[in-house]
Amino acid sequence: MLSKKTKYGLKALTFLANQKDREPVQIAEIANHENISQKFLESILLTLRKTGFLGSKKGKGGGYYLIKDPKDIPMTTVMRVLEGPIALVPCVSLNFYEKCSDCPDEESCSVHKLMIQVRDSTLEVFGSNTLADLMS
Amino acid sequence: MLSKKTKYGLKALTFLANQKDREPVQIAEIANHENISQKFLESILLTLRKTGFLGSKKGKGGGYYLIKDPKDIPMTTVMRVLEGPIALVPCVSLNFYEKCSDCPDEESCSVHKLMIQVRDSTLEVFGSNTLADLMS
DNA sequence: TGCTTACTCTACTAAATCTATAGGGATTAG
DNA sequence: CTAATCCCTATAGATTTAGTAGAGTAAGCA
Repeated sequence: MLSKKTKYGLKALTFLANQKDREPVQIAEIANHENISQKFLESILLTLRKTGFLGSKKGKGGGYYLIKDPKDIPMTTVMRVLEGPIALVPCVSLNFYEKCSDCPDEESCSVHKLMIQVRDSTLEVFGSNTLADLMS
Repeated sequence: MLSKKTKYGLKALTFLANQKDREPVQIAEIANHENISQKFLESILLTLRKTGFLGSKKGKGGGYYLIKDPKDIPMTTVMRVLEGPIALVPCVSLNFYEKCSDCPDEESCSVHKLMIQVRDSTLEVFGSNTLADLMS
């Protein structure tokens, strides 16, 4: 299940990408428009800024704005930042690999085999979409 | 992230499918072989029996056994029983549809569009795999 | 300078979910 | 009758998620 954090993050990114100019948009405006708790969105935007997707401006007339071209923001990166691993189990994760505590042998694990397929197909979807593809 | 419940359930199903005959196998044996808490596994096997994948025999010499041919057990069904919806958001779920509380219009929702793609690709993987494909 | 606006950051809390554990009941083989 | 084994319900601990609170910092403007 997709977390609210990810869902809200995606909506906020799309909203910012849909702005005509790259002028700062206030948190409150995004929160209002997308029906998101302002304080919650605040923390999400903060991580998106720290990751390098967004820039921010403080004080009057401040807000958040997109730094990059939407075409240069792949969904794989966004999802990993917001949601974490794309794989459903750590033992098939490319970026967050971890050995299973149960499971003596990965190669012979039935779950492993299946989850690799799921990972690859999901990766293909996220790999072929950028923020630009989510815009209206 | 895949829940332990699903992971254990898949392992147990595979283990039972790999048995030469269809004689009952005790919970303890499965739990031992797959490094699963016995009591936890018990509740998982119970739901798998209630769903119609497994049969059980009580008393001495009892246990669980596979009812159907592994080829006739599609992963879509197993996953829905163990893990729940395959879709990442309820608003794109085929079997567990629910409208988002935020989000006035699904058609124009950026997350919606992306999640439909993920759902379809995942569905294709689960749809093309049966329990037989997980066997050793 | 002083005031207002708006982002920054840390800490905390409430609720939900997941992962088990406990323990008695029911059934079957021998 | 007895031991083995599944059946079922309740509950508890740990973790994660979603949201809240509030003080701090920086920027614009008169």
